[in-house]
Amino acid sequence: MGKQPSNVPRESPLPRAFYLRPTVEVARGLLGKVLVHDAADGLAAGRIVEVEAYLGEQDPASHAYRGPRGRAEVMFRRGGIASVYFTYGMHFCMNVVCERAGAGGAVLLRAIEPLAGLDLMRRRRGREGLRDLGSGPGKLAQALAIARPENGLDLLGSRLRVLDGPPPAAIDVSERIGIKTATDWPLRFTERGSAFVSRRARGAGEA
DNA sequence: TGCCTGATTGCCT
DNA sequence: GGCAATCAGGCAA
Repeated sequence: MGKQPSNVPRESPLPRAFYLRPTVEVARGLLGKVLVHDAADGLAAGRIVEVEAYLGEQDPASHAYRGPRGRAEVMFRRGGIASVYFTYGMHFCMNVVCERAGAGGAVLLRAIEPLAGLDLMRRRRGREGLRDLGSGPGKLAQALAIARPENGLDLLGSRLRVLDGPPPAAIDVSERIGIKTATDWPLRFTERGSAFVSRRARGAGEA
């Protein structure tokens, strides 16, 4: 395990009950929280500034739409674990599984503000700029070394955890990015004014 | 079995 | 703004 940087609070992770709520509530609640991964090559952490909610079997944009099969199986487990999938042949993305077992709700982590382990993240990313470390779902997964082995990991564990943190002063709501169905569902949440979000809302909805 | 597309990123013009 | 990289899953044949 990596050494503990002094600026990561040694708090206990958010309780299970935080995740056993409606997915949209968990999504909004995750903004400002701190994701920590204590990996073999060191510890890194970032403050969550952008998320998207995916609503399970009734959401055509969700991998869970076709039921608990294949890569979506983990999304149907009890909330409070990570669901990691591989896409575009080269990127990993991380979901936070929500609600009770069988619900299939999940929150895609889309951007973090780097907090700890900055040099480690730079090495993993091959990029220097702070903004390039976590401003996108594939980027943050790479910066935090989240990949296949982390699929299904408990977020209340020692390797991977989510700590409390100051919520944003204001939250913007917009349409989800990179999908082709249910594109008008307002399920993307970003910290207003953050320089670390992946991109601006497409024209619409600063609400 | 084979083809196509994707909850993306980075490099190119 | 366009497009390639690269592979797992979905669906047609």
